[in-house]
This record gives sequence, structure tokens and C-alpha cells, in this order.
Amino acid sequence: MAHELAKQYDPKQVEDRIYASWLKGNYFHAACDPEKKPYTIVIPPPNITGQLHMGHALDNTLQDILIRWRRMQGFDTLWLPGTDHASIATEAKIVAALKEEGISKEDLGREGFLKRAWEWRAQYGGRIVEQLKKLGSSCDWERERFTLDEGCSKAVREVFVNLYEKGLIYRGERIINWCTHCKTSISDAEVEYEEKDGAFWHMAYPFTDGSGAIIVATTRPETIPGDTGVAVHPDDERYKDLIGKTVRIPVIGREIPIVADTYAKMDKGTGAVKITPAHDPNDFEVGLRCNLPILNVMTDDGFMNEQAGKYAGMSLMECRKAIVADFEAAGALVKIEPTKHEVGTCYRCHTSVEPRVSKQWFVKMKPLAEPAIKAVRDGKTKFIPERFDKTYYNWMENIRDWCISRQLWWGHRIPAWYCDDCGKITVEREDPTHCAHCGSAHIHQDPDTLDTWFSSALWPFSTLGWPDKTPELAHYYPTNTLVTGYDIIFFWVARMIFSACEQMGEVPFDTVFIHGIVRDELGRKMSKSLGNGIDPLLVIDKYGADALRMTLATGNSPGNDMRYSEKKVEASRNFANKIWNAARFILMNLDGTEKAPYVPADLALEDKWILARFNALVKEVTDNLEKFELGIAIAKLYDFIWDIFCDWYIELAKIRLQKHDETTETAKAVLIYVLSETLKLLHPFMPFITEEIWQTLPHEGETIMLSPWPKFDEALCFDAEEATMNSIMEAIRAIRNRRAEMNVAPSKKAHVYVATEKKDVFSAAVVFMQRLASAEEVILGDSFDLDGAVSIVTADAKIYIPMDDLVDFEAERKRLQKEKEGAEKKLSGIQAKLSNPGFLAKAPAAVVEGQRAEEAKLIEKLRMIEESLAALG
RNA sequence: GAGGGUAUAGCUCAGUUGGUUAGAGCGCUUGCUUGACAUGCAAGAGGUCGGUGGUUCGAGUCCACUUAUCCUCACCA
Repeated sequence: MAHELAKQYDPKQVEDRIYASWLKGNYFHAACDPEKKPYTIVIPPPNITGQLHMGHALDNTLQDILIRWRRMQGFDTLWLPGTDHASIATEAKIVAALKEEGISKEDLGREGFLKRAWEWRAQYGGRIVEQLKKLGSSCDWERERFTLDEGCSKAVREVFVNLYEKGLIYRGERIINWCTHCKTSISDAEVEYEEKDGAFWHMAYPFTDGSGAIIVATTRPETIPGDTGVAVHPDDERYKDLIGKTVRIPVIGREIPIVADTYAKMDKGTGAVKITPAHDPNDFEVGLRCNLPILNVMTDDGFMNEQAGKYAGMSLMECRKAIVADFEAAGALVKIEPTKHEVGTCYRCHTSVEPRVSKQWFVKMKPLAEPAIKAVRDGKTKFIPERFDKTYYNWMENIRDWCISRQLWWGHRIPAWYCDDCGKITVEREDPTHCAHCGSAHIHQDPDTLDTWFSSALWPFSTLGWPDKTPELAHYYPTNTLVTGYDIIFFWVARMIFSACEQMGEVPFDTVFIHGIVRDELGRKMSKSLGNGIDPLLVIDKYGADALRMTLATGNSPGNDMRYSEKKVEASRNFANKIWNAARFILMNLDGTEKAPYVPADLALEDKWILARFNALVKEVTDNLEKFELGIAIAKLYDFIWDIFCDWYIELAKIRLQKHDETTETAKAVLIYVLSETLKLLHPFMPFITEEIWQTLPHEGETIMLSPWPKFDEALCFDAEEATMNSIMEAIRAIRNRRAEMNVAPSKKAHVYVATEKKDVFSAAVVFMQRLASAEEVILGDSFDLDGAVSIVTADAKIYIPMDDLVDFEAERKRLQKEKEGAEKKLSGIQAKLSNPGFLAKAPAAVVEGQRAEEAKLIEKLRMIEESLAALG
């Protein structure tokens, strides 16, 4: 049968159909076969609010490459997919949607709001999953999980109770980061610092005994109503005598003491610092040490409260202006010093974060961090690239307790009940009906929910069934590779590691494969506000998923950012088309009776050469994948397919294909073999086109997805044939080069005389030269005496092309002279090395040998160039 | 303030444990309806690998210093 394939590859005709066939074949499903070695990846669960962006596309392409490769290698592979409930982001979206309808979440009430939230999740939660499928992701969709599903919730509950019972979770009044827009506490990791213009306002606080004033500086005048002290360093000679005195806050009028605390640095500002324990983390600590009262002067939505007296009801900025104006009027404003300031903002909404004292739940971090640090130090989990372990250590070693309670409704509700009678807390695995301390039935549950990252932290084991002892957990845990961006190491990776160490006594994965972020063409971060984001789905629609994947894989080197540009996708699309046409050509030459791919017995020179090159490729690509050098692996595949296979081998094979004799069958067999084996190597990177072509070629098995990964084969090493082919290719390139230089049309065939000692090599090359070097006839001999011929010198031969009318003797002499100089320069470099005793003594023998061989070649080449120059007269 | 990344062709980037003449894609120049592909074929121009010094027989690769640029972390009034 003659195959009729379109001249250009059209991914739209292929991708959805192929993906459906994979699903139908159930190929993504992990069987949980205890006999087979597992390889597991858990997906970084995208937010249900999310839409696929380039970051997801990169992250999931890398995961799919790894999982497809390991699957072909015969591992029992599990790529476990799922989504994250993303409490703060999702709740914000729903609140915004409600606002459109003119209602607040309070109007709906907790129950009603959660009903809406689940409806929202039902409607949009599957969107990103469908988008992942467009990319070709071979996740085991039967095992898809959700951080708020029953099993994950059970895991969350277990961990919370567990940590509470160990005393590693506590409730306390501490200073936390408060987002006035989201109206919830957030953790330290969720604060992003942005540089903003600010100032130091120097204010004079008069002593109550009328003996003058002390000057303090502040960047936040609006906190002045909350001041409960002024601190100076105990050793500060300037202020020693003032300790214990009181000052009166200007305008406000309240009396506050001057206290001694080492937090006040003598060399900073005036050496005296106002203390606002309710609204600054450091001041909070000072307040504790010096017994200062805590005075909260703000509301939870960013206004001054009744404690702020006349400023109550103002926004923070209004209050700041008013206070500065009032102080100035009262003569208490000493000076204003403009400055830049790092201001904490909420990572979700970028509203300024207000530090404030609040009763929240915390995880005690020190005891959890230690084993997690040790695990990485011991190499149980490795970061790729390695340098990110520094980032990890740095964070883990300086970690503070983790605020895990959120004043939100969408999430895992904190499993703590407060007794209305005895006031004690009951924390249990099952919802209690009575106080565990006094037995009272008057208990009420904490209204808050847990930080989203609390449940994400359990993802590698909660998704495998923990706390139940499931076969999946036994087989697939610990997982193998976690693929994620460096921007999420703190939020997620570190927390997974310490959670797993604590709960499982084992690290969650052996390798963390870190990638960078995808930037726009100008190197800027893709962002909504800049409007420079590229929608991967549009790219897939235009160029195909394979082209997008190829682009993302090609540019990738671990840990480094990459720039997206449509030009790169075009190049990838062209590559897909190239393979398509190579396959089309091969198929055109088949009649449908061909057997499944095999290596025929009567191999020709060029067959041995391509098989040897392919064999080397197998080894290299596999090694690169083992080392997570995905970008290098795909680059090698690209070069092999385009330059080696298409531009050389197929062209050479055409000679035999057109002969229609017994050699034709060998050529066909090798073409089929090399193409289909190469498709396997390429499949993890470009799954769709490789499947489509593989299905059309003679093959065994249902799908390329499950075909065995090629192995390096000693029987396919043909060193001598490789060397021979290299000589021939060099000669062909040299001839083409000379013809191009002289502007000889390819249609003008020439006689080619090859003077060489290696006649066996070049006799094989005769037909190649005819086909690829526009040779009409190739004459071999020991030497020729041809006047008016162009001569070409290669390492193994001297080639003459008589072209009397075309030869410009002067130009020819110049060219030869230039070539001679080049060769001489190179030779002298090599000879310098070879006469260096240090080099001879210390360099490996193979390197020295290589240099000697090169020297001999150059000497011979120079001899022939001299000869040609002499012949020119 | 601390830590880290990057710097290689006009542009975007590879370059694996140090080892022949530093690679690719795009762009550029020249030629080609070579019966798979113009999303193609062939040939070519273009780089003192940011700078200085060092280690080494040998450095784009390792070390020190330095410049530029980007990022992360940090409670600095």
C-alpha cells in the first residue's frame, strides 16, 4: 500500500485523536504492581482558580518527559495529578463574584458560602485539568486528587491532631502579618516585600516632668496612637538617666515610660525608638520584655479603631497625614527625612501587610526543621541544580513559627473546639460532642481554616492514601522526582520535606528538579498587570503541543529562567514537519509488506555508520535524561534527526531505494529501524507526532508509549565504518564547498579524480559523490597530472575537478595559500604541544595519540597543498 | 545587610568529569523547482567566551579579585 500523507504536518488532525486513544487504552494508569520497580511523580497541584500559563506548561512538560521515559524503561510509573483548593485565592474570587451580585459572604453565611464555593469548584475546577491534557500530560487521571477531598482532609486532620498532641501546634497571641484586603492572617512566606517611597518622621516626645523632650523617628506615624513606650539602649550614656522617666505622646496626650532594651541601637537614628507592641514584630518583643501594654489601634480592614481616639474611622493613610499635620501644628515634628522602604505586601493581592497582634494557631518549627535539614544534608533528597540546597538550608535554619490559621471559610476548618464552661481546648480526630476536659456539651469549633500550604505539604503521602496503609502508599512512597520552580521552594518543597520527615519518618522524594520561570521575549516576567503573558493553549492551537513542548524542553537548563519567543516555537514546528516528511518519504517507499523493525544482516557501509551513530545517541540521550539534562538530550535528538539522519543517511539511502534490487530491502529495513527507534527516543519530548508516525510504520505493540526504550547495543558499534564515512563526508563537503565558491550550478556535473591511498574507502564513495557532490564520473587513482583542474585537499585524498574555463588561477593560488597558512598555524600549535615534555608526561595517552594523528594528517595535507601550488606554477 | 544567579556570534541560548579547529536556532550573504520537506537543500560570513590575575602540560570550563545585570532572603526605628 502506498501511504498518502499530507505534505505538511498538521497537529490539529492528530493530537486530540491520539490523546483520546491513549486514554482509551488506559496507558496512563499505574497498576501498582509490587513486582515492578516504581517511579513516581506527584504533580504540583495547580490552583482550581488557575488557567494554564507558561509556567504550568514548562513544569508539566518536564514531568511528562520524565514519566514517559521511565514508563518506556519499564518502571511502574505513577504520575499523580490533582488540584489545590487555594483557600485565599479561591475565596477572593468567590467574594468578588458575590460582590457583583451585591452580596457579601456574611450575607450568605458560612454554609451558604461553602455551597457556592463547591459549586464554583465543580464548574471551574476541571478547567485546568483539561488544559493539562491538551499538553499531552500522561497523568493517571483515575487517581486525580483534590487537597480538600475526603482523603486529603483526613490526612490534614490526622497531622493537625498529631502535631497538637506532640505540642508542636499551639494557639497563641502573637504578632502576625495581617492582610487588610483579604482580612486574614498570612504566614511570613506569604509576605512579599516591595520597595516604596517613605520617610522618617522625627518626633519630639516631651518629658512629663517638663525637662525637655526625647526625639524618636518613625516610618509609620499612624501607629503613634498605639505607642506604649520609648526604648533606649541600657548602655547609652545620653539616655541612661532618663530610663524610668515618662514622656507624653504629643497630641494624643497619653503618658508612656522610657524603658531600657538592647533592641534600641545607639548608633541608629537618635538612639531612642518608640515602641508600638501591637503593630510591629520587634516592638512586640520589646513590649514583652519590658512589660509594656499592647494597644491595638487598627481594625481588621485597615482603619483606625476607637482606641485611636480622634483618628478613629480614618484609613491608615488618612491617619498618617492627620497625625503628621497635628504634630507639626503642635511643634512636635522635628524633621522629615525621605527614604526608600521595603514594605511588606500580601502575595495574593499586594495590599500592604499590617503586622498586628492576634490570637492564631502556629506550628513550632525548630523541632520540625532539624530532621528536615539533616535529611537533605545526608543526601536523602537532592536538589537539581545543587545550589538550591543553600536556599533551602538558609530558609530552614532561620525559620520562625508558622502561622497556620486563616480567617477564611474555604479550606480545612481547624479541628479545635473551645469549651464555653471551662475555656479549655479540645482537639480530636473525630468531631467531639463534649469538652475533653470538663465534659461540658457547650463547646464550639474554631471558625478559622488552615493555610492552604498546610494541606499541600502533605500532598506526596495524602494522595497515596495516608493515614491509611494503602498498597499505593507502600509501593509508590517515597516518590522519586518533584518537579517545580524555584519560586516555590519555601512555600511548598521545604514544607513537604519537614512534614514527611515528621509524619512518615522518610523524605517525600529523592530528587527535587528545579526549573526557572518562563519570561517574555524581553526577559520580563509574564504577568497579568503587564499583559505580556502568552497563553500556551493559543500556542498549541497554532503550532501544536509537540512544538510547544519541544521549545520549552530545548531552552531548559535546570534552575535557569528562559525566554519565550514565537520564533523558537516556529523552529520546533519546523522540526516536527521535518520528521513528518522524513517519515512520509520512507512510507512512500514501502509497500505494506514490511516486517516490524529489525536490523538486516547484509549491512552496507552507510547502514553501519547510521546504526553506530544511532547507538551512540541512545547512550548519550539516556545518560542525559538520567542526569536531568533534558535540554541537552533534545538538542542531540534534533541534530541526529535533522543533520545525520535526514541530510545524510536518507540521501544516501535514496541510491539503493531507486535501484529496486536486493540492496533496496536492506536500505528500507534500516530506514524503518532507525526511524522507529529514534521516534522512541523522541517520544517523551514530542509524544503526539511520534505516536502518529510510529503507528503508520511497521510496528509491534499497541502504542509507542509502552514500547521498550532503546538500549545501547555492543553489536552496533562500527568504528571502522564510522571513520570511513567521516572521510567520505569530508570529501563531499569539500567538493560542494569548492563548487559553491566558484559558483558552479549543481546541475553542471563534473568529472572527479580522487588520488588516494585509501582506494577501498573511496570506491564506496563513488556513488555517494555522484549523488551528493554533483559528480558525473569518479575516477580513483594513485596520482593524477591534470592541468587546469581545481584541486581539493582532504585528510585522506587529493581531489581534482577539471574545469578549465571556470578556474581563475590567481584566485586558486590565493585560496591554496590561505589554506596552507591555516594548516601551518594549526600544525605549529600541535607541534608545540607535542614538544612540551609536561604535556607528554601528564596528558592522558589517548589525548597525546589524538594529537599525533592530527599532526600526521596535517603534514600530509600540507604536502598535498604544496603539490597543488607547484602545479599551478 | 546576607546569600545566589547570569555574562559565550547581530539576537536567543547550549556547551556534561578541564583535552583536537567553541556549537545550535533565528537573523544575514550566495546559490538551488537535487521526484520527503521552500516549515526545504547546499555553501558562507560572523566569537581575543565581561575584565584582571592565578592553578594546570592544557581553562569558556577550576580558584581569587573586579565590573555589569538580575533574583532571593533579612525585624532594622
